[in-house]
Amino acid sequence: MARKSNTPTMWEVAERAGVSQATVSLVLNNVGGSRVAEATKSRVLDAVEELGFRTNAFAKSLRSGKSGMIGFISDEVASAPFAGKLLKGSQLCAWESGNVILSVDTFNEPELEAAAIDMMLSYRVQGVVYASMYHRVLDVPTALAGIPTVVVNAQDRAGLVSSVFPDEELGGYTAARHLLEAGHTRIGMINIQDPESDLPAGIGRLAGYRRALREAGIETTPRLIRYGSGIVEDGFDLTRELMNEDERPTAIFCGNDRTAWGAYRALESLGLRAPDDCSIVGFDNQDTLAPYLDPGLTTVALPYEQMARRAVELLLSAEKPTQNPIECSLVLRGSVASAKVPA
Amino acid sequence: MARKSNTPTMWEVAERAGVSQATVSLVLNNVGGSRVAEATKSRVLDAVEELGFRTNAFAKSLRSGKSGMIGFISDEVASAPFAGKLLKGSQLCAWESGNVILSVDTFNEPELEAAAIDMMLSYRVQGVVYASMYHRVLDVPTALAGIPTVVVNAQDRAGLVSSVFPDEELGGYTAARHLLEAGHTRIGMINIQDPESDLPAGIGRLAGYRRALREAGIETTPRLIRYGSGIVEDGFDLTRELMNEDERPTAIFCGNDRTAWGAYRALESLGLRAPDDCSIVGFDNQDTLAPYLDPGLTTVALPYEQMARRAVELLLSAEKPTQNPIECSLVLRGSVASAKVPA
DNA sequence: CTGATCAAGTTATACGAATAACCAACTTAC
DNA sequence: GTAAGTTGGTTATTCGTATAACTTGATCAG
Repeated sequence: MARKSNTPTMWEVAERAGVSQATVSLVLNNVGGSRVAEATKSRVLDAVEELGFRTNAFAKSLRSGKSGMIGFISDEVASAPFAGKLLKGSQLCAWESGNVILSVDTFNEPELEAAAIDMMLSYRVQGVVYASMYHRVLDVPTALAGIPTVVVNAQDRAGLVSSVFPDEELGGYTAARHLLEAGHTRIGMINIQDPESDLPAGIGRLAGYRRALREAGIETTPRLIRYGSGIVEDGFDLTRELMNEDERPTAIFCGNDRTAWGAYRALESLGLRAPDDCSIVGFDNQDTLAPYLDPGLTTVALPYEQMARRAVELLLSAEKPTQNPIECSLVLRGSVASAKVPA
Repeated sequence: MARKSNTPTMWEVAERAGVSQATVSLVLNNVGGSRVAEATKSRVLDAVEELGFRTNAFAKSLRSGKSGMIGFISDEVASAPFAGKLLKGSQLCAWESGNVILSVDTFNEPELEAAAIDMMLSYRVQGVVYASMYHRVLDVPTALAGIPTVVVNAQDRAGLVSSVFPDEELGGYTAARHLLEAGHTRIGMINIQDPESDLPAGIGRLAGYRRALREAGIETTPRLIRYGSGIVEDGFDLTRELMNEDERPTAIFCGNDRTAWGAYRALESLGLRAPDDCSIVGFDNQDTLAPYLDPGLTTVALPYEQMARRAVELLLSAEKPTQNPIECSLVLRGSVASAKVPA
């Protein structure tokens, strides 16, 4: 009945312990408390130990109908700068609930995505975390219709599934508040996209900036708001523009860290320096950049890990679709100083 | 015999097509060519389509003994700066051979690692890619003994399993050659670790630099070789030191990109600029940094993706353990200029 | 006309674990 | 003394697929 193999089965364990396969299963899954005598129990456990038995997840899943796997589909996330943070959060949360992550990066190729979904359906994943590389509004592939799905770092256009994404507006508000609290009143902003663009990041961050100023009783001057595209060069050019205005801002809120890097360079090129001549706040907390700028960049962190954890939680809780903006927190470094009190 | 469920089985497909379950299996796996009549075949395929049948990977794996999964264990790789590049390469290569990646990041926690290995053994992975965050010599966990393993971005101390890692020496050689070919003869190097440190990266890069100079008939002056720890500040300080020597180098090979960034800043602080006053070559091709420096940094790229592909290939080919240094290629940007011919 | 070959399937079983249902031997209660 | 319970297990079956072994009716060579 039992046979020798490189990976022993419960039958082999049972044979060695002198019990039935069912008993081995009962012991290993600790079913019904003391249905098995202590002596037998330890004989079984000894046999398990000696043979190096390891349960076969496939047989277990087949029988139980639970795969214990969660799918993670991303478009290029795995190779994006902030990279595995989403994956990391998902994995940790999945792990805590005894699940395992089956991840596929689709590199934005539709065929790869289709194949990935196919594969995940075959593996009967409990649910799928659908992660986007950047915050956007997207359509969940129809192939995922039959299976619990949560969108992370993006929003589902149709609202059929839950979405978890950064609260950009609050992040922008937080950044601006920080500058206001330092006493600044002439606060510029360099946004990361055209006013016509519909990406949530730029729209939200700008809106938050506006609300903070409005609440502080400061009117937002169009002259102090510039539009770049989130790259270093634009940060450089637009900061120089701002600093050449009649009334220079004493602080600039940059829509992302790369723009802020450009701002640092622009200040330098003008013989100025953050934070003494102009305070700077960034956005993204890019960990290969923000800490290494001189001075370190005060910026707003995107909550990748929390978003991912939340996504997995939502997946496992199987609740109704909800929208979940996640708070972005401020990371203090050295690029903000108190405004000089005008003499 | 067949019953309705959300995920139909082969029995249900068989019932609908009016054939036996075995026939469905034969059709779907295309066994033995024309064992099944075309008409029957298409009836089956129609039924598959109509019911939305998807094979159960668990049953399949249980029956066949092949899991179709490859384990990917990493220590913090998923959240490292170069991030998912290793994962990406592994995934692509695994995918091509019909396999799927089961990845776990252990965050350097031994218990997590043990649990991860346990899980992978349960899922009967075909093999494990054991990835390191940085190039080092490591010991493969003994728990992996029974299962094909390949170490990537590191070297197995015992040499019991294959290792795939960057050819640091050749990379250093390539960097130095590039400067030599531009006519430089006074070439400084800022290494990224102490002379006593035994990390392969610093040792190899320095050795390559030395070989290139030796081959060019230039003696390496200790004065031109400095030792930092791979951080921006050290790049800054040591570059200033080098540039304050009696005979300044006309080019500096920095052991990594962050050091090179520091070098840029140092030059700037001295009123100098790359590449006119001093050429710079980095190492790592850090994609959030090298392209954005001004001028863009000429550097040596670490072949993450190729290493990962190679690792998976080795895993699947089940060959004897081998050591596999992978070539690091030069990425040209704007930080190297021809040496000025002395008047 | 008959035995052999072949096309096109079907039947039965195994993979490894979980679990419902059953059972034997002892206690215990009255 | 016997019905009822308890203890400590066992047996049989199931999950969904792959495949070896068998069947059946037709075709064909000699």
